[in-house]
Formats: sequence, C-alpha cells, structure tokens
Amino acid sequence: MKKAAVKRVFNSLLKAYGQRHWWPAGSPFEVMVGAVLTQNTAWSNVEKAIAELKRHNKLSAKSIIDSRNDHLAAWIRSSGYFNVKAARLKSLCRWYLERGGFDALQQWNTAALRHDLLAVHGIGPETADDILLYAFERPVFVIDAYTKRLFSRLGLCEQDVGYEHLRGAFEKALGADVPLFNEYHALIVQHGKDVCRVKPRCQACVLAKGCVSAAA
DNA sequence: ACCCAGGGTCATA
DNA sequence: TATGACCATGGG
Repeated sequence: MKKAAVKRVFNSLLKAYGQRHWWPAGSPFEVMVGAVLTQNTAWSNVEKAIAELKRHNKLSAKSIIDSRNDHLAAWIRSSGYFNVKAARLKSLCRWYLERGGFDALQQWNTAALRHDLLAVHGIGPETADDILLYAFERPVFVIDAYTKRLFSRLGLCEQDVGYEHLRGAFEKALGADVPLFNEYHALIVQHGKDVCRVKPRCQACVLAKGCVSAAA
C-alpha cells in the first residue's frame, strides 16, 4: 500500500471522528481480558461482563484461574460464547502467571512475545495484536474485519488479503508508531460502527471517497 | 424475526 | 489449504 494513501485515510478518519482514547480499560490486564471477551462480540456486551468480574473481585489472573469454570462462565455470560471464553481466559491467565506477569513479559522483544502469545489456546492473531498494542504498547498494527472491508472497498488491498500481509503493509507504510497505530485501529473500528452498509454515508466517507460506492 | 458484533478452533475433504 | 460448523448474548 502507498504511504500517502494510508496516511490520507487516517487523516480523514481523525477529522471525522476525533481521538478515540483507546483501549477503554483501567489496566493492561483488563485489556487482555477484554481482548478475549470481545472476540466476535459487541463491546457493550463485554463491558457488562467486565463489570461483573469486578463486582465479584475476579479481575486478576489468579482469581480467574482459581474460579470454577461454571462460575466464570456465568460472570461473563453477557459477552457470549461464555463457555469457550471462560476456558480461553483461563489459558491466557495461566500463560500470564507462568511467564511471571506483566513486568516480566514487558522485558521480551515484540517478536518473541507475539509468537508466545499466539501459542496460547484461544489467542489468534487479532487478539494477540490487541494485547501487544494496547496492553504492552508495542508497534503492532491490529487487523480486523473492519480494516479489510474498508481498505478493500477503498481499493487499497485485495478483498481476501491475508492477515499478516495486510498487517505488514500498514506497518511498512506507517513506520513503528504506537500512538498512531493505537489511534488508527480505534478510528477504523469507529468507522465500522458508523456502518456504511446501513447508512447511505458514514461521516468519513464524505472525506475518504469510495467506501460507499464499493460496498456490496 | 433476522442480522451481526472490536474471532478462533476443530473436523472434514 | 480451504471451507464449514460451532460457540451464544444482546442491540438494532
């Protein structure tokens, strides 16, 4: 992808939506939990689940591991796929504690940390990259369905582009820039919620032409 | 009633 | 390697 085009889209989105102030969480660990809970799920449902974990004093790796599966599933019920996600949260928390927690993991280089995260059951590329960018503040560009949809509509990538390929394209076009990656992904999600497929025009389409007309 | 959301895993061909 | 099934709640 061309640098200029990628930056132009960012400027358009920023002008349309303003700063997003992501990730909405009080701690890196909360980011990690939210990243699992939001898999294929609306964030509004995740907020309730996290509030419920907090209410039961279970927003820590140890307390999650020590919880019964059926209890944990009940607390995160609102986020959907609760049985699956209860198991995924536990595997993530085991990984987290086995590696010595946040400060120890923060010593790792980004490539090694990403590789290790991807080996955790239930952590795929997008969840891993959410964690890397928003919890560990590493320069990793997060790709999601919104990103592929928007950029393929804009004609900047193929519709069926692979995750790693598109991630590499963004990172190459933008350079390693954590605050920029943070804001950009958040803006893409905001644009996705603005939903061109429902509204005839979303705010950013006024500025970044093509998004509407290419919608199928 | 239908559609989809800030995905990932697993079984099958 | 490439699809398809499956997981499941809540808001539009």
